[in-house]
Amino acid sequence: MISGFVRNGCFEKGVDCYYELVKEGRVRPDFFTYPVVLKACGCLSDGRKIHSWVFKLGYCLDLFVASSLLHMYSRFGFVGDGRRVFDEMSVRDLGTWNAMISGFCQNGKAVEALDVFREMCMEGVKMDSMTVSSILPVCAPLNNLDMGMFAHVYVIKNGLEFDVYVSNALINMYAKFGMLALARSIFDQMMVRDLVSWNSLIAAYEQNSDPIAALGYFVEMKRNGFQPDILTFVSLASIVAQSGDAENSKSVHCCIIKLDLIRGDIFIGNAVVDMYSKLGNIDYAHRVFDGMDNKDVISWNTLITGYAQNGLASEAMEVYKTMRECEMIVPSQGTLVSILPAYSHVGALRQGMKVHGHTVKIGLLSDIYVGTCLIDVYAKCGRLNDAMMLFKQVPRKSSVPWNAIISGHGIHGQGEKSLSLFGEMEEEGVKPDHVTFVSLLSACSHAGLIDQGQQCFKLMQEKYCIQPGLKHFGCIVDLLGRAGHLDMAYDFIKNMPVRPDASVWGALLGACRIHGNVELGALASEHLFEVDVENVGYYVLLSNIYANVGRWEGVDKVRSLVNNRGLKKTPGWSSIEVNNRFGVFYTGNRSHPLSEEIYKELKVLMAKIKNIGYVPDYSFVLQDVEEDEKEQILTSHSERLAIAFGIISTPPKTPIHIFKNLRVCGDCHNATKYISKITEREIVVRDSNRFHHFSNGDCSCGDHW
DNA sequence: TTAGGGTTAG
Repeated sequence: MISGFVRNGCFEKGVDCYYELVKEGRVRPDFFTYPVVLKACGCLSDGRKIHSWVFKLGYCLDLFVASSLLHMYSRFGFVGDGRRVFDEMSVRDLGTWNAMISGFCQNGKAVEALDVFREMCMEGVKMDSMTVSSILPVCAPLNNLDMGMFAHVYVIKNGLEFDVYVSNALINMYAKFGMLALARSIFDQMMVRDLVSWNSLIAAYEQNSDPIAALGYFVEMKRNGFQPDILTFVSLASIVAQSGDAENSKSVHCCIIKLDLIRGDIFIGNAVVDMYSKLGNIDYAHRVFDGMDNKDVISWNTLITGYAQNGLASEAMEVYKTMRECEMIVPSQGTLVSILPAYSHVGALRQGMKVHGHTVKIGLLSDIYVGTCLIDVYAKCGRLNDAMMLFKQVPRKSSVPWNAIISGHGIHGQGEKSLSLFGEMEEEGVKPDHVTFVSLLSACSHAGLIDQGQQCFKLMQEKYCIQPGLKHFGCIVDLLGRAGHLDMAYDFIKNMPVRPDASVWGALLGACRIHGNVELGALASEHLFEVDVENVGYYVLLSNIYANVGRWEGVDKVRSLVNNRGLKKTPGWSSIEVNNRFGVFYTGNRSHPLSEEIYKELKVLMAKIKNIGYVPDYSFVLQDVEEDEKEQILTSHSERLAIAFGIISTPPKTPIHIFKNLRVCGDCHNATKYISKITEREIVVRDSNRFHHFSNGDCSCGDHW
């Protein structure tokens, strides 16, 4: 009767029936009863109760009963208890071994799964197709390609390649090791393919950054009569995002909605949120997120990352705050990795330190990604010593934390230290990657280390066989340009093997601004506006170049270009942390509760610094307005609002740390020098380009506008 | 009369 219930899916009735049987004492359950009841029980405590009865009755030795117990424990995630049952068994068949292996695999215990597999081989038990398809998925997480290839050879020798599960598992395994040709050849040799085979092949190319090939296989799959399922769409969403194909993102989303896939499934919802945010359409991403019936921690992480990667750090922090208010959601490693870069971005040191404390508490400091994000927070918040201390604590066998600490010293102008860290990295046998060299080259250019920078560029190609990308080229242009070798920088661009992008021309334009080269600046901007017509920051740079040499007709020309092209300046904002609270100020904004006091303080400050020699430089105002209004505009630049707020909110002589999303304007740079003098405060401003340490009327960056 | 074991994801 019990098995009748279970066979018909009425598990609860099966268990009830069993309890009644025992209670009434009418029939004594035997070893035929227990496998069925164990299959039916819906919770761990029922399972444990049954285990103790079985134990008392001595049925644990029965192969069927013991296997069912083992399965029950794995099903509830208590695979360790399953292992204990397994160890006590006197007789095991192949199915028992397979159940133990897959029990560990499905509970994320790859090492234990492999241990059981090895024991099985030692005992001379021959594996079958089920063993192979269980063991293959753990090879990649364990980074054990040898094991995967051993299984593959076994498959060929024993004719198991005709099993569709085995071939699918092989495709997935090789794809995870980036061995696409092998994955593809296994797919090609399959006699019978199912939807999983197609999904696996598509995902293989998608995960190895070949969205075009992946899309081709999707089309072929449809041609072969297969209908896409949830997993196909998860890959498709990523394919569209990788190709930057905003048009098709909506079609993919529409299909998902039409097939009614999005409501019940968190996975596909998360994939769509990720797709829109990677395409820069964060509003859509948020809307999809809001419309999801169920959300898990990954849904939140995806949205936070989306905001952070689209440069909207404050919004990312807002989402994180809301997430922390949800009792159901426990932050994961991924949450920390998504929120910490937002803190780095705006210089939210206290918030970062809070997360640091939390990281120590939950034992995640040994995670290289979390550790590296924290190093980055400390470095970008001006705490290089703390960053260094942390660097010594995190595992550093991979290039990731090294890149962060090298770049950290670079943005503070400590290029020599970056170079010596790179030397240590080489000594410790850690292989640098392309990011290491971007960090190194930019460190060299900020510190004016021209020869060393050029040597690094050579080393990267000759010793490490890394082909330079646009970022590396941009660094070299910056390196040469900043040092005044403008013609060399221009020649370098002309000889580049790839088409220069905006960052390369932008580096040249920036160098022309520093060295006052109007002709080359105009030329660079012509190229620049061809590849990026919308970035107003570059127009401002060009205007500065003209203004500096008094070529007002040039300033007017740039101003009308901006107006004719209907360009709007990216709103400038600055942030500051005072008394553990984080404040953001937008240029010209008067909505802050202390706005009146801030503007009053600024008026006093401006008067004082004018007395000691400050003269406003209106060339930084692109708007076509009267002089007194220009002064008004300069005075309400976001960095000044933040500085004034810092001055009125902290005791005298307290250092002030500001973050600005754009470059600090030349007039603010000059004014801040004077402010640091009269207030006797150290003022640190990190802008989108570098750190500026102001103290006693001077700035460490040495730039002159 | 009883059971257990496999492949794809954000």
